[in-house]
Amino acid sequence: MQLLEEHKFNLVVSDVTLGGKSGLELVQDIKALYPDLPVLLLSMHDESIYAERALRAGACGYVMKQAGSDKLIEAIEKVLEGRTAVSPEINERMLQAATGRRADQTDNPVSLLTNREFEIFQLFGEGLDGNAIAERLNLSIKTVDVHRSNIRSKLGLKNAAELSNFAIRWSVTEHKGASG
Amino acid sequence: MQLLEEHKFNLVVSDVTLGGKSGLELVQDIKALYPDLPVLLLSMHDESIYAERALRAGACGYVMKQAGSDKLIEAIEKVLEGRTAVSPEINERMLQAATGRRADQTDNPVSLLTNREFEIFQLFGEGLDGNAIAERLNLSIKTVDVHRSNIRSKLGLKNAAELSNFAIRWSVTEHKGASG
DNA sequence: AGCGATCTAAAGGAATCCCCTAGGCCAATC
DNA sequence: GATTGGCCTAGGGGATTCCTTTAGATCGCT
Repeated sequence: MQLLEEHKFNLVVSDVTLGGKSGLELVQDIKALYPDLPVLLLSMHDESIYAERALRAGACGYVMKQAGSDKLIEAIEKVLEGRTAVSPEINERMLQAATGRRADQTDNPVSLLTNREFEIFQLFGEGLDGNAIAERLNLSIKTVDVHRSNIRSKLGLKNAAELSNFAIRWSVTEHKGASG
Repeated sequence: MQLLEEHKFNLVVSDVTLGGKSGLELVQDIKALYPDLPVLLLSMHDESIYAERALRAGACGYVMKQAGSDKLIEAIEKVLEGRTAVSPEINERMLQAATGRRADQTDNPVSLLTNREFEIFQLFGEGLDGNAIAERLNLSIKTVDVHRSNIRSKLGLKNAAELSNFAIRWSVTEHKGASG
């Protein structure tokens, strides 16, 4: 955000998970100050949940890291033209959601989480406990308690250990490639 | 063990992680009653920690599941001849360990765990909490408390959340293949 | 017999979790 | 403009889990 103040950019390309900040927040912050600045997000994640959240938060595109540099360049060109750059799969999902068929609600309960809940869910996936999450987000432990409770409820998990387990596995299995 | 009482086998081929029992225990039990019966273990795990423990517990061989059926047959033949069937890598490690160069102690702190600790470590890797582990192993919660404390100490982890996190990631990343 | 390593378990205090309640904010609706 | 509903925030207090310390039992080794 500091760089954005000092310089004038045509485009922002950012990782969705750069230390601490959730990527979604970054998009929202940028959009609040620079509504016309296109933001393109990179991610390790194959799941469209990220993409959908990113687009709803105001991002103009979403590219998976293992997609290859030609795809990235293609996406940059698209975004600079004012278009939106997403994979055909995500495109289809967004269209279905927009036309009321809401394909996003049904197949993965994680998509039921609010943005804040999702953020906390991800931190559980990093192996943090309630206390550490509260510190990281500058929240009261009590607030994290409530979020955790709601997350558990939405995901049908019966205690914190199960939530932690699920979140870690989710974060691990959604990371694909990275070896080649 | 019941089948072993009723019949006379030339060879036992078993998965290392068949529900509940730790595989290592099975080997030890078999060896206690039938010292001459060869035991060959199958596993999803690529890590030699399993293999080393299995061999020290008395197994005659260790084959990874994704190795292919020809490898398995080869291993069975070897074991029936009274030889030991392991991959070249594991063979090398065992030799180094035997010659006092102890390659097993240095590169992975998990190998510092005792068998019981390792078993409990694995259950943490399944996402269970102390309570659930105590039930599963018919132990007092207090016993699991102590084991967990020792595991944490050996692995340099500062609380149960970190241990759980580490154990789950370990169990996930040591499972390779299984998708093709 | 003595020693060390391992497994078992209890006591008790510390930390965490969990459910209930509740106020503030914002957007949509009546 | 008042109301409803969703979301984020947080406190109280009981329930649960964790962690450290201490200690008895067993087994192998010298």
